[in-house]
Amino acid sequence: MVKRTRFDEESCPVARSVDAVGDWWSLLIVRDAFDGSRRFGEFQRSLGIAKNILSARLKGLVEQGILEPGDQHEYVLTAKGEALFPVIVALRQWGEAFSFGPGEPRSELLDRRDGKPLRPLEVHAADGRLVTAADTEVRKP
Amino acid sequence: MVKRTRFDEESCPVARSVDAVGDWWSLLIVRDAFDGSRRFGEFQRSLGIAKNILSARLKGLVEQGILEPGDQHEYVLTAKGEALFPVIVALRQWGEAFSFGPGEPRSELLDRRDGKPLRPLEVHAADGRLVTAADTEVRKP
DNA sequence: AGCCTTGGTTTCATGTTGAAACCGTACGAC
DNA sequence: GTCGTACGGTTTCAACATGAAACCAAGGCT
Repeated sequence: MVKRTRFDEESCPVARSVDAVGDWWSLLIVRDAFDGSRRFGEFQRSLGIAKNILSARLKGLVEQGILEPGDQHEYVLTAKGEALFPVIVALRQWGEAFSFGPGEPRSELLDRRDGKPLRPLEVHAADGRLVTAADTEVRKP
Repeated sequence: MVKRTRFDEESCPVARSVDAVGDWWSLLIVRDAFDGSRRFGEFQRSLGIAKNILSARLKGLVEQGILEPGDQHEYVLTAKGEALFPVIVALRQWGEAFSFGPGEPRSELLDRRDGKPLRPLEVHAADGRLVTAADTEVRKP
């Protein structure tokens, strides 16, 4: 019996996250949820996703505690889901930087207060120093 | 003719990023690359991925300019690939926070300088204010 | 030459995806 | 009440992707 490889027993947190939201649709559903979508039909129209797939993904996201059923047929982000905000922002900024031609129209994530784009994410050490990948190492358990 | 839905024409940068690295394996390959893997066999042993799938994924990542061929049969991160660091960190921190039981062994990403974990990512507005998802809005083109 | 390792490609059974059809419930109009 | 209709799904089925294993080619060693 061949199944999709699962990463939910891996000791690497990145792998577990990928296992949770690492398919084509889940992160886009979460993005839409951040953007205000709550109903089945809203997600479906916004994403152009097949209904059976959307149904399965929503079920999965609810099972994982990323979305929870709301008032009537609604899907609302939980705290765990809200905590994906930096992931979405990181993907968005990377996409902006590398996947658009100059002047190509794109959607933007803006600060409500001043209408400006957000500051690019920075990775800092515990002491506040700015670090790059080369300044870090992974220690396996 | 049914094909996998593509997002590479979408106006949302998140969608384009998902199109580029949003499958089960690509981000884990990039994670391994950050962790020092460069050879086919290294990725394969580290990930437990089938060789044909790894081959296809590496080819795709090279085509997208995330990896580039190195000296002999090596795959090295490009600047575009290195720029995925915040994405990996965001996924890692989310996984750490929500996908491990207390005391469950996990790999850690540490600052080389002081051996401590990194500071949790923060999303800031242009003026430096800390913002949450609720403080932002998406403007479509 | 022969043997091993590395880096793949091919083959094929099985899983997953996507499009469309179908079903059940709630609502308003008639 | 019952007809139509919108919504929120589930079922069906063909096409595509994945995974395991077999196979192939190039280089290094003895």
